[in-house]
Amino acid sequence: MKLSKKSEYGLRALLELTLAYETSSFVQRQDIASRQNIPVEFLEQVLLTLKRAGLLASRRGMNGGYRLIKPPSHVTLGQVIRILDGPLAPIGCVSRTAYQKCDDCPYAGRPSCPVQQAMGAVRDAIAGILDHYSLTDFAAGARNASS
Amino acid sequence: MKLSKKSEYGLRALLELTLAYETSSFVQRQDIASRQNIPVEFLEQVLLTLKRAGLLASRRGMNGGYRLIKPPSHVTLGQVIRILDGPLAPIGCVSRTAYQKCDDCPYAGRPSCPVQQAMGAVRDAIAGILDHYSLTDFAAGARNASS
DNA sequence: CAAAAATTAAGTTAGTTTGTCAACAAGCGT
DNA sequence: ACGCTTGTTGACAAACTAACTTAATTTTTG
Repeated sequence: MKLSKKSEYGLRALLELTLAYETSSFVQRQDIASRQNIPVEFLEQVLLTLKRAGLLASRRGMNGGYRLIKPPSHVTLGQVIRILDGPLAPIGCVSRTAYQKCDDCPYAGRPSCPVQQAMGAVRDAIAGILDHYSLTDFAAGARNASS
Repeated sequence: MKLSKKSEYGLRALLELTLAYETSSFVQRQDIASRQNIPVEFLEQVLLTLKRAGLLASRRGMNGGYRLIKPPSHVTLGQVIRILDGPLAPIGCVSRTAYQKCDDCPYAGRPSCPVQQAMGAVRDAIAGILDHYSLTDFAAGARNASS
């Protein structure tokens, strides 16, 4: 039930990129890294996967960097975490985005599986929050903080 | 955001022990293991930690085994998972049972930290479900299934 | 061209998960 | 008392994952 550093860094990086979204300018890795206290090289991998997933654009050369290319109100924390950490569900057999049959459970597949019932509720709760939590909402707290 | 095998096996084992609770008889490791399809030696470790945590009693020798010593309605899935997997919170800085200050986050400690706000909501949702989900509730599904 | 910056691939380190093994301790039936 | 059954302990190990590092490459721009 833990969020990886990858996801945490990803969210914190997207925070910076969300704040810079209106200016539609590019932010460089080391700027994000130093502002958010993240190892640059590791951050790079994170930004790259977010780019491949279609959330970011990048430009090389001087004045290059990364930029958010989707409106922050349309990107949810759920999407981001799924990209970086995989499914939100605590167990494969209750995942909606990456369902996988349990191999060893004696109740496998049956709708009355106790594990599925309990963990299904947890999955729905987690997804219910994170899939309705946009980057705009996420950045809202940060703006207040700096004022 | 994943449940470990340890916790999954633990819950499935407790399912068996809950079903046997009224008879107040001891159930042996290999019975639990074969019924639930769990490697015996690994299950042992799980049962042992649950015993040390005060949920189970054991008896050696013939007709020995493990037995649940708390009423199933008083044991929650949240307790069990915390014993086997640690805190439910996705990140240390929002845990109630094992709080830990973030070391690198620029908003560390401030109540307006965006990560804390989002993950705090997730933690509350998870704990809200699992801390009110008793072994009795858990076993309810299994009983219907066999009928 | 030369400097700046992203891109890619690969490797490293450390820790966790999942599982195995062997030796030992305690209880039970005869 | 003896032997069988069962729990107890601790060490170990393979496989995997997380978190980072290094270094070489490619692209863009001034």
